[in-house]
Amino acid sequence: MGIQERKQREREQRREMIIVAASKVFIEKGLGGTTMEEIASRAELSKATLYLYFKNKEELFLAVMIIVLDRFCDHMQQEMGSDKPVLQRMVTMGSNYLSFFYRYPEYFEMLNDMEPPDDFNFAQYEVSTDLVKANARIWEIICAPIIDGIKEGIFRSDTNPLEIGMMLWTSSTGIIKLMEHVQKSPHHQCGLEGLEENSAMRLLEKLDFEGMLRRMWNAITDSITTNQAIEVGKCKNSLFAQCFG
Amino acid sequence: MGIQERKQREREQRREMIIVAASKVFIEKGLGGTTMEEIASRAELSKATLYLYFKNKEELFLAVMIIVLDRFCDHMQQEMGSDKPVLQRMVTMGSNYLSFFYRYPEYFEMLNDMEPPDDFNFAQYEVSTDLVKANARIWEIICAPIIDGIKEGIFRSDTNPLEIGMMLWTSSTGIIKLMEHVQKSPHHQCGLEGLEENSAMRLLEKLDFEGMLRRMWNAITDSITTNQAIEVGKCKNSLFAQCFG
Amino acid sequence: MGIQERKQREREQRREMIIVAASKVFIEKGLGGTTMEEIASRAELSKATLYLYFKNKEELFLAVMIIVLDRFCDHMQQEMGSDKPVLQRMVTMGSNYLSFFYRYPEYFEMLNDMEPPDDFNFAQYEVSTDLVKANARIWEIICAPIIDGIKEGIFRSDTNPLEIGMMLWTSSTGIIKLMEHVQKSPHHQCGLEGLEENSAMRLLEKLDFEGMLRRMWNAITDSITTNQAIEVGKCKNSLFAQCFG
Amino acid sequence: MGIQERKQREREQRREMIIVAASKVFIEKGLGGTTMEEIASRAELSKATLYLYFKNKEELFLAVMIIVLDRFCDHMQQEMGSDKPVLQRMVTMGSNYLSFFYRYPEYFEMLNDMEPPDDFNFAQYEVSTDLVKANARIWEIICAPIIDGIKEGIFRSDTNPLEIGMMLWTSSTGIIKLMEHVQKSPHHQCGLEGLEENSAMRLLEKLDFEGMLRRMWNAITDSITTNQAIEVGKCKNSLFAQCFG
DNA sequence: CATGAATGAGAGTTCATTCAT
DNA sequence: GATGAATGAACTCTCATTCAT
Repeated sequence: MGIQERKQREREQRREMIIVAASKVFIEKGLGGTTMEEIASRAELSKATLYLYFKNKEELFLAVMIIVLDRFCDHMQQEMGSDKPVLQRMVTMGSNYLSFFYRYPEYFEMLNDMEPPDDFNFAQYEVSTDLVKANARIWEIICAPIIDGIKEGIFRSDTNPLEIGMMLWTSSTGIIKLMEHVQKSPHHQCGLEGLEENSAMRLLEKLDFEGMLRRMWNAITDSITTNQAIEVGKCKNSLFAQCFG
Repeated sequence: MGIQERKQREREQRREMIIVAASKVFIEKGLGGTTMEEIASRAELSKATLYLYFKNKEELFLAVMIIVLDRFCDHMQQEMGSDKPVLQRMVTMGSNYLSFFYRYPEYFEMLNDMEPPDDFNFAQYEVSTDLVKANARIWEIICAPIIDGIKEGIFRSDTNPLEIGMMLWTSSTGIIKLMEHVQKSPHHQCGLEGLEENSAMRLLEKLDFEGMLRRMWNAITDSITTNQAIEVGKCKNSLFAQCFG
Repeated sequence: MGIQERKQREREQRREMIIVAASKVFIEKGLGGTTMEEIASRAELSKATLYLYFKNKEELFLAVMIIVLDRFCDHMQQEMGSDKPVLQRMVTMGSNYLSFFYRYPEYFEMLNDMEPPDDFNFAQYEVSTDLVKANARIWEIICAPIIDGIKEGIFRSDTNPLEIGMMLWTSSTGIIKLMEHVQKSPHHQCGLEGLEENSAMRLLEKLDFEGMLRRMWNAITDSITTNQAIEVGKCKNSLFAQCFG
Repeated sequence: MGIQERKQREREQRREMIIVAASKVFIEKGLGGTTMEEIASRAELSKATLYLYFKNKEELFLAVMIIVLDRFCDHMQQEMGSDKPVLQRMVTMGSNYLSFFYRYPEYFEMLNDMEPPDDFNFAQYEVSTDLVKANARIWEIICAPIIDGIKEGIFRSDTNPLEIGMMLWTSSTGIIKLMEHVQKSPHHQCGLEGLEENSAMRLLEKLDFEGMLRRMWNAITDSITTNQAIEVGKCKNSLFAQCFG
């Protein structure tokens, strides 16, 4: 311990500060639209300083991706110990997903929207391996309770856990994104009053997104729940009813 | 008829050619990462020519968005006449969605990924109204068969058609996108052999995405189908079984 | 007579129309700031048409200069016949100068402000000779009455007519330009109310520019009038008193 | 004192260097014809560097205007203390004007020729207020000795000092500009030998411009000198006789 | 360690000019 | 003769990156 360690710690803190600042800008402007200048000013540092921590813009971008994935995994693992009942873990997972969105909206968007351009050359960055690992970790976390559910006979034995995991993930993401999309849709900016009161766009704004999420998870979970589990009252349309939020 | 008309037609064709070229680049690189130079070269025109058809890059971007939305709507309306049975229309809709992806992959990606940056100023472009209209049209198309299904007693009367429409849309989109994502995931580029054979990432690649789509639509449709409709054999897990593709 | 002639005449008319349009733009924007596009639109023609009448922008610029000079000379020669008394011709000359400004303000500005850039290559344009000739003609017109005045003993024999001509010209021009300058001075645009009521800028606006012109010409003419001419009442501070305008 | 101050000073020096380089190009090519590239190369800097000091081309243009006006005023105030006799100050003023031209020919031209295009939007630049102030200062300097002369009874009490100031200014400027104009007149470039030996253009080149200036100032000053002042030998045609240069 | 200053490379955009119709 | 369309070249301005301090 001592000076060395403190310095190291400070260095890492500053690194993270930069990442936080960068993630905001990347989300707002996209990778191509983001300037180092803006990241620097958001981090209250000089542009040159960024280069002391990251070799270039792309590496900074990767670092952001990695930290976002790690944060996400950490968050998703809360209260997900395998000692808890499977169905409760399913509910917790849904709840964690939603709370991650509310707590780290930038990271959430980053996670789902921010794909590097097709010609992004991952190979040249060492940190790419971290990225791959973090990516893999997501699926392990999501699939765990489903796999356990199958073992316990709660979910049908022909269930592909990854498929269900993906369904949960993609549909949840889709709904949350659409919710955001509606909020910043162009018709808010165009001052168009031409839309009829009952047009789809108007109705969209009134949807109960959290309710949708619950019903979605219900529908998916139901579709793999064994009859036996239903009989013993473990599931069927009631599972997620009042759980999230 | 004559010269005037031909010229006008040619002009519109050229305009569309530019839009097609632009859409590809926008997808690959994002709005910020796309250069007029690249669009021009892809369209086999000079950069200056682009400006004869579009005031600037943003307006071109908007034009692409609009045409994508229109194409999508046109495609989705195929075989969707209200004279057809509701459940068949549901299947057709799912099938149309998938075939749109296969036929216009760039447009598909555009449709789902391409959001302008938060500070994009729609208000200054006249065409923004077209954009809003095209956006609204999507939802009308998607909701139509659901609304009819409710009227006919096939779907529960407490169903919110828009909500179901969104569920179908978002989950389908999510699955297709994930499918693509897996294909261009960094671990393909990094030459990382560190991943175990049974890791989630590896398994992901083996998923039957089209099957997932069907099951997803099934799950959602089931969740709103009335018991009565089930009894008369109209639905329940068999609807989408062999339909898509 | 005949088609040939009519066509020729029409061609020349169109040429002049272009020149008129061009002169306005050149004055407003300067040579460098003027675009062929703007000239074309002001002349209600297509850009390409301009090139049917002028080889390029520079040649059009020269053509404008030449026509301006010719117009100016024609205007200055009105009522300047050598049969009229010398002093009356002096007065007429001043009057003509002022009326030229009022009648053709664009040409006036062109005449005095519009110098081509230092690297303008006159040599390559045939019409340059016309320009030189028109330039020379100006001085002949201006000097004529002064020379006659010397011959008649009204002006001192040691007078350099060209020098006096230049004095008249430059001082007149200077005053008129300053008058214009005051009218479009930046303080009109800045909305600065910080200027005191009696500041020079404010007072400038109240000057009697035409009176100044008369007094200026008086001062110059007086300075070369012979005592003899004064005695016989031909001049001295009264000459231009009520003449211009 | 120390690093901070030195840096600040260096920064200002560099700023002025740019302004000097810019003024030369602006004069040669006009605002529209000037490119940032050329200014940069003249200042031996990169284009991008210019933008570290000036927001854009227009702001640089304004900065040049302001510094030119300031330099001019400073130069004109030399030896112009109100403790000196009025007539001597008049002579000094003429002399200062001429020496300013000889010493800063670019600035001189800038001062008299360089008007921004009619649509130049001053209002959007903060520095515009400096411009207006510098403009006003000119007139105060020029009018001061005339006003004092009136008070002292040397100049007629009905004299408008601003009018006389303007006459002096515009006529001087006009003569100097014409002198320059003659030097770069097109006939020098065209290799035209068609001009007769005694043509006005040829004679123009032989004029004694400094003598003209003196005689001009004499004429103007005489026209406002009181008889009383003449009697006591204070003026009349001798004032500027051997003074300038 | 941090940064102000500098810049090459390149972005979006404009424009004088040409050419097929 | 007139023009719409096209474009190479050039312009203004930006940005990722470097380097001396």
